Amino acid sequence: MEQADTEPVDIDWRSVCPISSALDVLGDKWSLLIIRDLLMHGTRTYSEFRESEEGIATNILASRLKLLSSLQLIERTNPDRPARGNAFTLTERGAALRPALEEFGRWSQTHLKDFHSDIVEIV
Amino acid sequence: MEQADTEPVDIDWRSVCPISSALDVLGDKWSLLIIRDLLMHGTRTYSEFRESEEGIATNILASRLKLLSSLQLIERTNPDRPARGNAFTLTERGAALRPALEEFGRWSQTHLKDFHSDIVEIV
DNA sequence: GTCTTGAATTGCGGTTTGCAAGCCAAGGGC
DNA sequence: GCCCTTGGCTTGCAAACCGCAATTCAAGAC
Repeated sequence: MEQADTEPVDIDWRSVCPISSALDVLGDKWSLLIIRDLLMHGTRTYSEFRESEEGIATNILASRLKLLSSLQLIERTNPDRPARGNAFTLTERGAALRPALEEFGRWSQTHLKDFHSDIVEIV
Repeated sequence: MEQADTEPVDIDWRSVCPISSALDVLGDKWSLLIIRDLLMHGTRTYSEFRESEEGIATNILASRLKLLSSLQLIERTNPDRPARGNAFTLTERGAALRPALEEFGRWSQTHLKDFHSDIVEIV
């Protein structure tokens, strides 16, 4: 019997600080965008992620989906069925990132306009 | 006459989304730790950053300080004096990241304990 | 069985990171 | 003045990671 994607997780925590630990896990250019897509759209399949505006490469997408699954931030809607057509959902743990992402978005809108005038209003 | 550190900034914005734009700029493992150190300690010199718990490499530290300066999130306390002994401070723009970092920290404390039990209470 | 199509994996060049070493300039002691 | 220290940075190089294109894999549809 197979444990469906959720292998142990092995991360080198740089320190005991919560902010540093969050960055150990989500400190890259793509992970939080996957979370964003799920927060906005509810569920998304592999190809929907692939098609989203920023253009993530498929190898990175696959590896991030694996990481986020192993951290239990996302999960497959239908864990014991084939991958094809099987979407991902946020877990409660993943959904709990909403306030942090919203703060980021707010900050961006008010403080990044000077450098990137096209920046848009809502998420 | 020299413009003191603040060169134009040239970033490839992946999209018009504020969250994606925030990550274009701060989406790595180190930038936000520099902001964290400044939020906690007020001002910090190059060597104080270098000595902080996570152990940032000096080349990365220098390049991040340059980036954050050019984005006007940080600045030298004494812009037209030599670098030696010259600390950095958060600008208003940089300090505005506080709520986002706090949300991150909160999330980490409640949701990363399972994977990293040593994680600490406050920042 | 063959075709199609969504979900990956592989290969490879280019960029970024991590680490150690070294360089440079401003004071301080003499 | 001159040397020595010390904080701030640059350089070089190996390893890891990213971006892109091509390929494989497997599950339905037919």
